[in-house]
Amino acid sequence: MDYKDLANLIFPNVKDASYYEEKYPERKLKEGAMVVRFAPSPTGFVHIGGIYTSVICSKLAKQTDGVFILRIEDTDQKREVENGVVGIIDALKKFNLNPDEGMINEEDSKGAYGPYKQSQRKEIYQAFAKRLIEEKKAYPCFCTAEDLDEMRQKQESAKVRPGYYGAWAACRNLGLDEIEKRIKNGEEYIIRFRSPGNEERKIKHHDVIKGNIDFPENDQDIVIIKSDGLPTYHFAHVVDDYLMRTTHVIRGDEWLSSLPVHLQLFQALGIKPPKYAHIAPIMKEEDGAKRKLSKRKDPEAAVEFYAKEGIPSDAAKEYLLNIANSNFEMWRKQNKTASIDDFELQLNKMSISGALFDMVKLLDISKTVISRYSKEEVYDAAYTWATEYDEDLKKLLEDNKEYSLKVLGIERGNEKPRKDIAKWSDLKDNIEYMYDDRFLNKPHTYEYQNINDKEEIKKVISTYLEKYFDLSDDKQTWFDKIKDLSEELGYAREVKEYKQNPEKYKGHVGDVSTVIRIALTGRANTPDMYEIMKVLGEDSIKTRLEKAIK
RNA sequence: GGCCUGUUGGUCAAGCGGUUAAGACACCGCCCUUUCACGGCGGAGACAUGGGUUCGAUUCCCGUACAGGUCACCA
Repeated sequence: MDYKDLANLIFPNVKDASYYEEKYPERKLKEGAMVVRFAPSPTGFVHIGGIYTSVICSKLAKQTDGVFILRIEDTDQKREVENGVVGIIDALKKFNLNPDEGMINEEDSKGAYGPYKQSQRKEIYQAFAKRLIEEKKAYPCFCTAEDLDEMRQKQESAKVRPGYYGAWAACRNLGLDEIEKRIKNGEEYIIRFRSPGNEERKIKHHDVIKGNIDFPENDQDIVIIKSDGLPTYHFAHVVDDYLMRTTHVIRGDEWLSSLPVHLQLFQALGIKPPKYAHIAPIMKEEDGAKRKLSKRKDPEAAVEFYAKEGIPSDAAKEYLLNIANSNFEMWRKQNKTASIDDFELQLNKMSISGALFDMVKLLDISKTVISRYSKEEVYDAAYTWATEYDEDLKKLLEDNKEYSLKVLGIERGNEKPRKDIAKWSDLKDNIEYMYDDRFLNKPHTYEYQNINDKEEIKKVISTYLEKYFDLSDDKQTWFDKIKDLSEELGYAREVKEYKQNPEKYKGHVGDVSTVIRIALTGRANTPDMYEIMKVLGEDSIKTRLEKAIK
């Protein structure tokens, strides 16, 4: 029996690895094209970090005329969740991230380098494992969980580095005959890589983001094929990214320390490794300590959170891009209405350490993004959101479509559009008072401000209605009339004038218009009152004002 | 604990041997001839620390502290 026989004994029915190498030839892409992939596990929860990675991948592929692949890493069947793949696909879709290749539903995929789901690639991994066994670069290991536990304990008490390596690797030098006997005996085993590494030696590596890093060589005989026949992450990564002809592996930097393992695997298979870009995770601060955004503790870690809050996905994307390349902000300032597709993302400009998630900044970006929307876009987006999350708002928009468009058009579409909506869940509160059936049927306690006296308020409003209110006025005339009203009642026409001689007046035009504003809307802060009046219309204005002084 | 990485205002960050150490968010003040939002102007606020190297270090080297990551038949 030789190693070839052993390989055949272990994997009798798999094809030769060269079959797959031919089946998935090098891609014919133009110089500099990047082949990248997002490779999540379907654990039923899409993390914002995954969207972050995808945004980066998708942009780079687009920028270079490359390929963006969605690969599902489902080799851990214990953690798998029903419809996990669809959940991921839907999340990407929401962010308008469209992979060129990869899974398109739970079972099917598109692209010539598939399957794109690791559980469907079992024989492929085995073919490469077989090659390693033939070349004596991998071997079966019969150690049980108990054996390994025992080994770890011994190592711990002996104060040596834990792990399956060197002399501790019990199955590493088993004789072929013994191996054959134990396999034929039906003993359980897994396949381990025979590491040629030496802990004393250093390897040099250049990461596209992190720069030059030195590591000690890996000397652990890591598991490559588990007892269920599926590969571990390390092995799957190497085989898949080789066969899918990935040029750049973009992944979280928690993988950085296993890089020596991966590099060694590539070398053992005689393959040139791809370039690596390890991105820093998005962090969160709690009790003074920084940590990764956690799916258990932080609602904002879940993609669903943004959907529920009604933060537009393009806003979240801009925020993510802003974390990725801080010059995005500058670019956006100079290209206010450009599509983010026109921004050129640079991997080497990415931050080396993790940024704290900043909700305030996200909402600020979101406000700006929404301010660029047309009223129709606001209507559609808000309506779509409401359909899922706010029945009442949906009804409000639906029952009054034409009117709602007018409301949403207030101070929108001009040079300096309003920026007061950061998320769709804010919207209802912002516009509800504009609807008569809601406003008039709600009991109001008007909280007036500087002018508080009931009689005075009555006088302001009734005088306005009798002598000065005329909706057909243009804005200047309309406002001049409010000034006239102020003057007649003993208030300064100009705020400045009042400030210079406060003793001469009861107040100023601002106080007077505030009274009208509050009577009209029930609130002290609103968009431009002239525009509001235009939208409300004469009848509504009169009803509202009269109601206020009743 | 070993290994790897990082540390510029409250946050995100430019900078890469000589700079008054950019900019954005947040904060404060003023202005924008009615509020708010927007916009404009201004303000406060930073190179973790100790040693080197150098004419000169935020920038380079070493140590310390602190932080993060990683040490599975999980990814």
